[in-house]
Amino acid sequence: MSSNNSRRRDVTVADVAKAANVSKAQAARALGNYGAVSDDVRERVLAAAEELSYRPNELARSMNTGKSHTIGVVVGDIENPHFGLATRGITDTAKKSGYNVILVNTDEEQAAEVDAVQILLDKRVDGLIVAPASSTETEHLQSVYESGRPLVLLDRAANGLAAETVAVNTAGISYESTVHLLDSGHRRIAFISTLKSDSPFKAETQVDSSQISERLDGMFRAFSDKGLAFPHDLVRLNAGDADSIQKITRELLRMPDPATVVVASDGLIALSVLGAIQDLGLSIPEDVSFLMYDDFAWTRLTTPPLTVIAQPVYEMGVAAANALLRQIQGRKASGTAPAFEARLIHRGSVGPAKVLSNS
Amino acid sequence: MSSNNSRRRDVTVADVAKAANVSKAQAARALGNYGAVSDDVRERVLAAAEELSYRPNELARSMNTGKSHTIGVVVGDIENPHFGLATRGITDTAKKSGYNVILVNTDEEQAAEVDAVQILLDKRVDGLIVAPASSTETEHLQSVYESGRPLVLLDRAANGLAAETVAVNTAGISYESTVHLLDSGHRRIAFISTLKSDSPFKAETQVDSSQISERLDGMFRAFSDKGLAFPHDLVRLNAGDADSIQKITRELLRMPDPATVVVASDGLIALSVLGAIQDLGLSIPEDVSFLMYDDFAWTRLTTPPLTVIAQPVYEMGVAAANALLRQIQGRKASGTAPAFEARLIHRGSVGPAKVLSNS
DNA sequence: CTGAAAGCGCTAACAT
DNA sequence: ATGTTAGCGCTTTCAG
Repeated sequence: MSSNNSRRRDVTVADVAKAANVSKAQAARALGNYGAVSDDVRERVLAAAEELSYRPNELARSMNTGKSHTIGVVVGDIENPHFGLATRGITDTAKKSGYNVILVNTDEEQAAEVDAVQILLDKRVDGLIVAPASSTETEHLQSVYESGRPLVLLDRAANGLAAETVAVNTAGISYESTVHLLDSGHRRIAFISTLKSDSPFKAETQVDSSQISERLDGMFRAFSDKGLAFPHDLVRLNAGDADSIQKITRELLRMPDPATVVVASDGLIALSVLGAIQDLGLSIPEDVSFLMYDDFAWTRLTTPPLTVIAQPVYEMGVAAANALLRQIQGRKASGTAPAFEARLIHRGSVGPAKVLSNS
Repeated sequence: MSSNNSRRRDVTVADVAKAANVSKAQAARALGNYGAVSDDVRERVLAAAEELSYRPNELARSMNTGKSHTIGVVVGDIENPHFGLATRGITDTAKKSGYNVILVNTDEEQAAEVDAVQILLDKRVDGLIVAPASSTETEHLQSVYESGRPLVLLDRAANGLAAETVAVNTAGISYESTVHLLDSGHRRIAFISTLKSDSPFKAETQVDSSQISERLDGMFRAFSDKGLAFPHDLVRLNAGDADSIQKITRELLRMPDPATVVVASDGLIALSVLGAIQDLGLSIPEDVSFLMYDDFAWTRLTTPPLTVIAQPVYEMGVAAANALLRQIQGRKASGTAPAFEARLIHRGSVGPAKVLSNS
């Protein structure tokens, strides 16, 4: 039906201007909706544009204005429902203000993140939302921040970086939930995280993620408040793919003095841990208790339903996007961002410890 | 530490050229890695670029080359793990070839989709992957296709659109699984889908989604092959949010001649249906059987584990991206795309029908 | 191999 | 209100 199926050059403002018998500048003003244009001219231009099915070249537009109306989002893994939800919050919010989102996955690789940030900057995104893979190697973020380009950190903070950060008060909820586990008689509390680390976790290990280190701090504090020793041997990092998680879980549950409860750092890990527990023929919470970060619909469908630490993930995505948009639009930060609170939701997966350990 | 923390203009090829004492053209060639450049010049330019920490402006580059190295992906809902996984397949594949992805959510709204496509085109993406909300209202896609811009359809076909389509052979698996249900004695088979529709489903209803209509066709065929009448009253569309799905589920299970099995169209719906069944105090498969499309890790953790129709979602994302990249690079389609096959995985959620209906 | 100059499609002064 | 003239930062002729 359309008249121009041949591979012709795109129609430009110049074409429209000619068709409408006005100068290029006037056509551009009418089309771009800026400057002063008489009704007469506007009508003719718009009609001509319609007729020629003119479409603006946003790239050209961006080059002049310096605004791309695009934001970059860099996360570890979109497949992880945690990020899926957060991303939804971001895109929903961005769209409302007319912004698009370029999404980049890093697989939690530091190098990939550095690359991603660079590329997005080269593409002249108006701002960046990053869930940093590392809280220590942050020069790339530091330089973004210093360059003045809008930047919001999601989920985890970066050491010494003053960039606006949207995250939950992790240390608090971690403390609270650990106390709950201790009160239930658990002493052998295992914690499994995807966080990459060169060596096995030890007492002195400095963890390279604000999120994880806060969680561990919360646990330390809970133990020490009760005068108990923290079981460093039960903290397991590098829980990458499903296989490694299952292997870790088996180790934890079969060691001489096994874990009586395992805490999964996110939904993806939880799934593998639960699979492993199932394969081992153990039942929850009789044989082993279970606690996980994030609350997804499926956690209510298992038998028993799972006790979880719910985080306002979608809302955090929304907040991150709003913060970024605010920065982009040059409005100042509204004081300190309200910290988001996580909630411990008691369902059935945490029971009394099977055998009470010492003290 | 960095020397230029003041908000200065970006450094351009011109700056680098000056610093390296060569023409702008030569600097550009060295930087852009094209044309002929002597080793000497290249070195000087690269050194100068490094020194000034020059970064190319990809927008400017795109304007000249007509290539943005960005593809647009338009889906109904990223939060839906089905699309989350597919998106992962797409981004992984795109990244390998140096392409970025702009992701747009449509909430399955036709209008939002039309908009999204337009905007992505305006941003001069090199190609588009779309999971069309409707298989009938497809002018916007038709015109993309006719304009010659690379386009790949994901998951669902669009009527009369010759664009390359990556989808599973749905009619086949639907037939197969319906036969299985019928063989288990079920006659009252309910099917719940998010698909938007103006009126309740009836025998004559023309469904506006290739994916869903194929599923229904498969079911029709299975029933008619056995000489049985298809229960049109058990097909429920417009299953939007969790609440409406739960309401629908309750209706289906409490009607005079209730459904003995419910088939959920995707993982998000499944979650709500299962929640409703749980709330009703019914057990699977004794009181009601259950079958769902897509296989996620959590489907193995329920009691009983769920019988599912597994689809190679990630692989389809990969295939869609590859097909698009091929088109972008001007290579011809490699004949007809191999149809992806779904598999019925028997686990515990489909049992014999509680009460055998007529015939 | 190198450089000067002409665009890409648009917006932004600057006149009128 | 309208038109003219410059650019934005890069690639691409086209001559040397």
